[in-house]
Amino acid sequence: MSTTKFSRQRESIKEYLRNTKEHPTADTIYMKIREKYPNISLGTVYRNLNLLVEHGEIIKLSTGNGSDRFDGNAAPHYHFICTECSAVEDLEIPEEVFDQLNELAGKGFSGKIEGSSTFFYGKCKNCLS
Amino acid sequence: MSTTKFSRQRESIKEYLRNTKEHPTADTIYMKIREKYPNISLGTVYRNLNLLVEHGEIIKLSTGNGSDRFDGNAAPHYHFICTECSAVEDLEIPEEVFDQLNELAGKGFSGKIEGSSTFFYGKCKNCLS
DNA sequence: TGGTAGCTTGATAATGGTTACTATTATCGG
DNA sequence: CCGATAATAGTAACCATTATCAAGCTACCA
Repeated sequence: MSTTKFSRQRESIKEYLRNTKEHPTADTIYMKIREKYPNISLGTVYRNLNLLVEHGEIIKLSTGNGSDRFDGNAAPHYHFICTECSAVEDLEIPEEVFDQLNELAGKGFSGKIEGSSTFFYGKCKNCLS
Repeated sequence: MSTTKFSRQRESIKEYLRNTKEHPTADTIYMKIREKYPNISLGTVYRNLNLLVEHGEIIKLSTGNGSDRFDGNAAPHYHFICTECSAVEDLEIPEEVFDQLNELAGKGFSGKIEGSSTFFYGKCKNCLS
């Protein structure tokens, strides 16, 4: 089996994601990390993002429109996507709401529901004006 | 402005989607329609699927894993995705749950929430055994 | 009917996001 | 410091989807 070795590139990606409220795409992350490591490769960014997702250190958001986005906050929480500017924001919703939802969904269903993923859509504060 | 003209290819796609409980990908639809129209082009399938989505006659499901899927049932309802075999199934959840969820999400949020999209994950009946 | 404006098609090229490949470089336990 | 092997940069390949365009259909009206 394979162990995971340290890499400064991966550390840099983790640090950037931990310190931003935005939900950047792989390409945005690539641009950012290049400021510090000018020859980092886009493939390296993707490889490390997937590694971090597998390790449960970050979350991948597949919004369906365009590129995936990444969230350095791995704790379960919910997201809003602006239909006008595509910005992604965190939402404050009590966690038990989703347990209830999952339970509700399981009624009359013959398989086993283990989780769910929700995106909320609308207009963000900026785009409302 | 542009009017929409009849096309037998589009009718065939609509008919197929109306009569299946599966949630096929564009490619699966392409394969199916080819049985009747052997020289239909994949581009034609995509173009018509997008048209039908715009007209609100079908629904596009961007699951995040692989290709988008399409649903001939345009009425709002929820979906379950098997994490093992990727099958997509319909779920029976009362519609007002949507509204409650969206309202809940809007509390303490400075933008305007207009809708949401949820996917439930787990193991389907077949994959449980 | 026949003509015609312009929507639709099939074929294929192009695009965009992501992953795979490979020679070289970095990490780390001994 | 060595050696094994994971990680990297650079680049090609991949896949789903969209764009392009000449030729074919549809709808509508004379």
